[in-house]
Amino acid sequence: MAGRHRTFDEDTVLRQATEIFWTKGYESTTTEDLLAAMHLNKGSLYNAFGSKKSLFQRVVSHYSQQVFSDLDRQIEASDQPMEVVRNLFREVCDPEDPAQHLKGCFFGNAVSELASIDGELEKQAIEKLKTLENLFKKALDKAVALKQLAIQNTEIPARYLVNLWNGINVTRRMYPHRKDLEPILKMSLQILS
Amino acid sequence: MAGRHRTFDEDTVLRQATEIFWTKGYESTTTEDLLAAMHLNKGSLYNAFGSKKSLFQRVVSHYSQQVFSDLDRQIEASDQPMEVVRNLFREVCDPEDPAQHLKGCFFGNAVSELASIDGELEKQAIEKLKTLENLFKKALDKAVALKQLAIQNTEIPARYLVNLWNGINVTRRMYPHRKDLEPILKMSLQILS
DNA sequence: ATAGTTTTTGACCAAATAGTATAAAATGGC
DNA sequence: GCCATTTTATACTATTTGGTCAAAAACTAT
Repeated sequence: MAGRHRTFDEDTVLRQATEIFWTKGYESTTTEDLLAAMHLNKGSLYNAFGSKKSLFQRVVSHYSQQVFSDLDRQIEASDQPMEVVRNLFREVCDPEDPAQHLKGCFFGNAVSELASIDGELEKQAIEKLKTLENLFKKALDKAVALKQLAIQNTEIPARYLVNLWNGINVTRRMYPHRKDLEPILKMSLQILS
Repeated sequence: MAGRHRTFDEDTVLRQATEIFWTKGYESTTTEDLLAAMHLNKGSLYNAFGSKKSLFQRVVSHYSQQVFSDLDRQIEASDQPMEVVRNLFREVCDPEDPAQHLKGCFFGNAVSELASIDGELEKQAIEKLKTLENLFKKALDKAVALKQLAIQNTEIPARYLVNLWNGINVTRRMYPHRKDLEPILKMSLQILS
């Protein structure tokens, strides 16, 4: 293909866009915010991504791919799959960067914000939470197969875990400290041990 | 006091404002939305409530007073206080108006949306979720006193219940059907029976 | 009655919004 | 070197935003 090449790295600018959509939400993020975070000019942004909405869709898709394929790999690699799940929740309760508490879950935020604003975007966020649920189910199934867990049905427990995920990502804003979150988590995971 | 009287009922217009702030969120609700919902002119709105932000604060305060004083009364009146709590959650899973599923929890929504937008409003919403937690604790304490529940500590279980509340109010947007939500709820409340 | 006070009405305003347009410079395949 | 494309930078646009204001209307106290 002829013509000048892109000078920015798509992966990088998408991560930068993710960061600001995540912290400020969809509607409250302005194009100026995005331009500043991504170090692009308006022309480049609109040429490359079309609109704020389609950029957001790219961001959702890009971020989910990152985070879920990693989690999937971890579950497949581990011989203690539920430990992977527990570690995920532990990271939520005690993140490396405490500012994460204010951000909550990107998908959960999107679902809450967009429900009555943009049904299409909401649907896509819901889909991602269901992907997470499926990964929980995968871990549960593997634990059952390995006889590390004695439950008959894994569908409800998987939903129980997404629900826990949804909850803790709101509750962490009420109580952004490990000492407050861990007892809740411990009590919640007890039922699966 | 001299001067023209208000022609609108404050309670009524606050309820109307609640409805639209709840469904659309704080930022996405425009003054025009509010004027239409409250059947007021701009001047009246700003004369009576000062600003969009202070109206929102009034709405938060007004709605919380309504809903929490009612719940408090129920807990005090009941000789099976945990049944009051369970009914609250049952209503969430199977509301009279199914459109409620899309709305989630007013305070939880506010916390999620406003965390990085307006710290003051976020704090007020967090405070209300903590009020709910205190009511859960009150019910738990009463159940313990009545020997209907055999637990030592009620603080963690109360937080477990707010966390369940926060979770189910997001999860209900993923699964806006009783048959999906009830098994999650049953599994979650099992630990307290 | 009338003076004083408050509410209502609807026009008005400045700032911000997402997105477009333009034109020149940069870059690369052919 | 020609052509296609992206980048940069700036200007522009149409709409929407939260909020103000002046004047009319409604009411109370004296």
